[in-house]
Amino acid sequence: MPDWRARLRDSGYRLTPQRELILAAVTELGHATPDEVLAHVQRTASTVNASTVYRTLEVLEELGLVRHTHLSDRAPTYHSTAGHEHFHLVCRGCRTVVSVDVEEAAGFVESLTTRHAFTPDVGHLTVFGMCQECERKQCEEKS
Amino acid sequence: MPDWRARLRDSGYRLTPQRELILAAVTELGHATPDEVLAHVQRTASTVNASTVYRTLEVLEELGLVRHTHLSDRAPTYHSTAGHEHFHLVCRGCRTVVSVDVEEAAGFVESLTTRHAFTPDVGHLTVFGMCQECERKQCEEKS
DNA sequence: CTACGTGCAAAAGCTTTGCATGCGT
DNA sequence: ACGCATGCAAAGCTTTTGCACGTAG
Repeated sequence: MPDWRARLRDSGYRLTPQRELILAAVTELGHATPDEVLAHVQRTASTVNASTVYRTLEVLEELGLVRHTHLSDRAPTYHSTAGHEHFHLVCRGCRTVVSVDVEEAAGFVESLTTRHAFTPDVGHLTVFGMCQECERKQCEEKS
Repeated sequence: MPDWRARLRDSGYRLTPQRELILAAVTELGHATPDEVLAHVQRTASTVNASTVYRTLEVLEELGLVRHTHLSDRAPTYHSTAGHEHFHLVCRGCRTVVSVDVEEAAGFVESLTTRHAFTPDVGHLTVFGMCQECERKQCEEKS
């Protein structure tokens, strides 16, 4: 994380306490909705406003400091880009989220690139499905 | 579509004009948001209500007659399951949507199955990225 | 000092829900 | 005739926007 504060300012943005708090919250929470980020930030700065969270997440994403994906049909979740780039598996049974290194999708990416002249953004990808255990449980229910 | 009307009733649902119109609209429109489905249905049945569209899409999806995916960060889009099962590529530049046969993801699916004990629902998948042309345009802008 | 960022409140977009009426079976 | 499905209206949840004030640079 080669000082993101400098990056912020070099891009013409100001460094505010809110922006620091919100980035810290996203990093700490792992995968969090704007609402969850707000709640976390408000634990130490109760007057921070929801609209600031939305506006700030937008800025941080533009700078590439955070990314969002859709882990449910509801609100999006944000995560820090500090770790390895990854995509997500979400089990429809137990809602468990697994992070997978983008490298595992290399073949898929190449196929889309060569066959459809399309460069996928794997870091934004979320794959819904069923984990083995939930699949087993589901079968049992049918009997 | 080996009479879906029978399937509907066998599942304990009633066959109503609204349900027929809504399924027809989804089929005809290709990929449509609930709002677009409503507008289309209202062209011939102006009193049909938005809540009926939502409730009906839910029923039709439960029966496997339609599916939804998220082609934008906004409203979901529904499509008929009559054609081949497919997933989607969405270009962030021109918003073009390309449908790809699930077969093309076979290797990816197998990898997730064997390495993560996870059965992906490829039919729900949407891959965001950039088509070749938009990528080129983007490069030009930087100069 | 300048103008960007914030808090607040209101609005907007999408979806859900409660209820009385209507209609498929 | 029974009870599910619908229309309507209101509420709910998430996100966006306009505006005046505060504050980083």
